[in-house]
Amino acid sequence: MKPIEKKSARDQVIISLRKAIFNGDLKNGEEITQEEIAKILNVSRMPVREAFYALEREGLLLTQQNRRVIVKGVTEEDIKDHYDIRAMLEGEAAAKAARLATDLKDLEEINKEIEKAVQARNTDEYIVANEHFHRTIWKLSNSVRLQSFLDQLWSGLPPHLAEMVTEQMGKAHSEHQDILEAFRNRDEHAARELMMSHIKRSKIDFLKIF
Amino acid sequence: MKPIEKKSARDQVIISLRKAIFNGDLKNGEEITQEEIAKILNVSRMPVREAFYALEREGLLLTQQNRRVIVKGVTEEDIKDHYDIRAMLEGEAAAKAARLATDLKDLEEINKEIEKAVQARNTDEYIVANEHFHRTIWKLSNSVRLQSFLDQLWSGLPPHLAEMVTEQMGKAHSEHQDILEAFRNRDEHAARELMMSHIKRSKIDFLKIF
DNA sequence: ATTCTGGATTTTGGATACAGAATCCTTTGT
DNA sequence: ACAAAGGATTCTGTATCCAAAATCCAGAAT
Repeated sequence: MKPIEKKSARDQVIISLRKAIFNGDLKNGEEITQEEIAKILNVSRMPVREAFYALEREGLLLTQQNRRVIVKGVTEEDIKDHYDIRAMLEGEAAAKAARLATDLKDLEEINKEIEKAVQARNTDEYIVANEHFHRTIWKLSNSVRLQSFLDQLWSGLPPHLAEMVTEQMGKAHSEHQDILEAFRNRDEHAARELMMSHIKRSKIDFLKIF
Repeated sequence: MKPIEKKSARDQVIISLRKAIFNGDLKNGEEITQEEIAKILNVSRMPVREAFYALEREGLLLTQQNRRVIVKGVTEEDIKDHYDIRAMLEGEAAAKAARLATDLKDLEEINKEIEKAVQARNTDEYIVANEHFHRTIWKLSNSVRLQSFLDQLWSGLPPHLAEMVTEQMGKAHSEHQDILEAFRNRDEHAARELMMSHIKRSKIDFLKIF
């Protein structure tokens, strides 16, 4: 049995704020205070305070020297930046994973789930399985830093819009197959290159929609 | 006049804990509690709590599923990991900076400071100026994410030991010159490559001492 | 009218308080 | 002797409280 994880108030605040920023409820440059948010979300200032701190690291908020906090909406430049860095880091993670991974059981398993989702044209399931696929590779890389950074990156961008996903599910899935094949061959170099181009391609597709 | 920045208790706790981990006062695997640290540093649990959260992202602490926090000392594998990632990120930062930077005044200035420190064999001054040099490049890259990640990386490793620095000051300085030259020519590609090999070389030197 | 000044107001950082979760430890039953 | 139960203890997460910092605003001085 896997332990049930209950979300802390802080994490819930983080999630709520991210959503609000992504869907435009909180606009770029807008100034927000701890108390204001605390009141809206019906928690005390303390979890909000910590959430602000976390979101600042993700680049979604900015504390000015006056201590006031302003919202940093997602710009096109941001998205390019996000994908450029992610391509490098996930490439590195894939290379490390290909070198270290002796046990690809989990990854093969997830791959099958993706397969199913693609065939069923089930976008929601696909999104979940896809994230799972990537996160598993990070984990296989066995680098805390890579995991931490990629986690921050992944959370810092709006979830892939459904329209984008349906369009590219097939493409992405076949790229995943190639990556998996590189893993089976323990081919570090190929794993890195394939992962990087996989993400660079996503970047282009994402930008088209944005 | 530049505004005076005063450190928050949280930041001081972060710094103290880092030091304690680096010099071995807190050993790998040791379990620490918020209250214990708060008592030692003579602050309340609140800043300690936030410091734990921050240090976890840097990879120096680990919160277990039980909520207990344990110390993750720096291993050789960690150092390799650190430098590998840093090489990529600083390479990217250098490339972006070379593309965007119109004004190299600050960087040239800092370069002269380094020059002075090298000639005077002044290790302390060198260390400060060197960090300044790198940070300035990150800033010129104009990417919040790169800055944030590199900041986390830079803080997560013990400061370069004095012995290491004296030995390699000259080498590093001449590498800096080459990087600066690439900037003057706005040569993205060269900037990235030179920065990457600069850091890969540091990695080797650091590992020799560790 | 514009700038300056000093107090009222807001907001933050940090301390303290309290309830619930996790762990420890003693007791009880077999 | 050993395992299970359950109460005491420890520790964390969140709420509340307080003092210091920042901002705002009205009136005085130029």
